[in-house]
Amino acid sequence: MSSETCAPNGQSCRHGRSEGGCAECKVRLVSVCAALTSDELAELESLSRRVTYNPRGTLFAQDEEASAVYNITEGAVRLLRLLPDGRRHVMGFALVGDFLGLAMPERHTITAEALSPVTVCRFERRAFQELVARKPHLLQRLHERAGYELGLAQDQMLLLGRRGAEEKVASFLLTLRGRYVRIGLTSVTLELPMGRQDIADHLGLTIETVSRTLTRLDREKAILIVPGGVRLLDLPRLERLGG
Amino acid sequence: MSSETCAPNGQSCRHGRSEGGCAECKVRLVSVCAALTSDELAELESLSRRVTYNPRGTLFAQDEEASAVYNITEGAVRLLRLLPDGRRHVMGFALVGDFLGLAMPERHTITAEALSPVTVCRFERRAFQELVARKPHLLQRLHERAGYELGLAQDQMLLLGRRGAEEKVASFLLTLRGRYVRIGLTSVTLELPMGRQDIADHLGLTIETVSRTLTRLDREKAILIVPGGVRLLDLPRLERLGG
DNA sequence: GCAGATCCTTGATCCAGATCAAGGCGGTTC
DNA sequence: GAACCGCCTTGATCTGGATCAAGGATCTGC
Repeated sequence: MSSETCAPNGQSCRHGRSEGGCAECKVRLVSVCAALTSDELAELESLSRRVTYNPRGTLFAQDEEASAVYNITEGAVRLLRLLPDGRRHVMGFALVGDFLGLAMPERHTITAEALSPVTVCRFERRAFQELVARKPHLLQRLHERAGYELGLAQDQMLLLGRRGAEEKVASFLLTLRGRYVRIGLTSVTLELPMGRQDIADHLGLTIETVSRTLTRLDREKAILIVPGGVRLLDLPRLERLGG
Repeated sequence: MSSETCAPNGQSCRHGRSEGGCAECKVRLVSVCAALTSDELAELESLSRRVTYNPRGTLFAQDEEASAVYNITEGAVRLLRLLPDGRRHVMGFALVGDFLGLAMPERHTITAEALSPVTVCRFERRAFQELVARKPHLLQRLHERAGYELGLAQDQMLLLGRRGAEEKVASFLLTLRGRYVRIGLTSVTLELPMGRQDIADHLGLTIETVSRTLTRLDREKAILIVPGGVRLLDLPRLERLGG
């Protein structure tokens, strides 16, 4: 499943970090690492290891012992939870700059799977925890971030519990757009690295309803469906639906 | 709305703490305070202030500036979020021992309302933050707790997105029972301090569906509806439904 | 004890979204 | 280029829970 490769392009592999390192890391300013001074960054870097995954690769699985935390530097990941009976729910999607393992539990509560070629900064959990224990402001930053995630989870609960299919889809598109903008990706078309089934499982809908809703929004010129994503044509309309 | 009274029983009111203080606090061991040494507890105590609220009183409201954090020592609280159009979603219920304001955001993201007579330990946010900044292991404890809450939020998302009415209600009853057990309240009857509408708004159902589902479970002898709560008669059956 | 309010239950009907059932459309393989 | 596969779309039908509409049960104040 998980394809842990080091130096995939045949580059040298001192800790898998052949490029500029943390200081030049393009997600540095949008990620947890922004809490650190350059000294600390160097220390963090020595703990980290660049790892890549192929599409469909598993970063980690639910109930598995949590041996590491991750910072995504490239690609997109889906985060899901399984019910004993096989139903699945996609808790969310992690993009460039997102940090996985915030809460640092003993065992993972979710499964993380690559949707595209993914590159991460991987930190051994023990070493990372030990660093955090010594750097209260890093912990502070993690905690703030956890609070933010809790707020997002609340938004998502409200969405799941109290809204119709069209509202859900519109809100999903806008939220994703917002996240891309935050990390500086403001392309005309909104990339959808996940499939329709993933969107359905994220919104508590079926794949057919997601497909139909997107088709309708397209027919009504609120969006334009393009290969690999959608173009958002009528933002005000979408905001009216999903806001 | 909020009825902030001090020494409601005519007792003396040094910081509203006329009883034994933190050391004898009955929620001490199940709350965040369990992270503290007795010295620290004393320091915490000097920051705290006992406050009571009448049923329907507001502890704090969504979007309001967050001026304090709270530890519930008596009663039950509903936590809700409003949509601009007036729909509401009950994010959860806080019971004895629960801590409100974990993430310590600038502004509250939810509204907290007393369901019964409520007593809390109230800490000024500034002072509490300053204490946390000096006590990394308290922050550590808060962060662990936030991680736990995040896990609960995920459970709730799964519930909202992927389950039918009967599953939702059964799961709600079992979860609540689990929480009562954890804080040492193992009465035969499960108290339901919240109304049917609150349960509905928590589970993404209507009040009619909640009422009908409870009635059906009662008719089928899985539960017994009693004033102020329910008795869980057939736990295995409920677990099969809600598990 | 009665008027009113609040909360809960029950029944009848409706509808959004699920389910069932075919295709369609681009890749990939050989 | 034919066969296959993994996705996505579209149509027809069904259904669980929403909505609409009455009551009933408690409690509160007077």
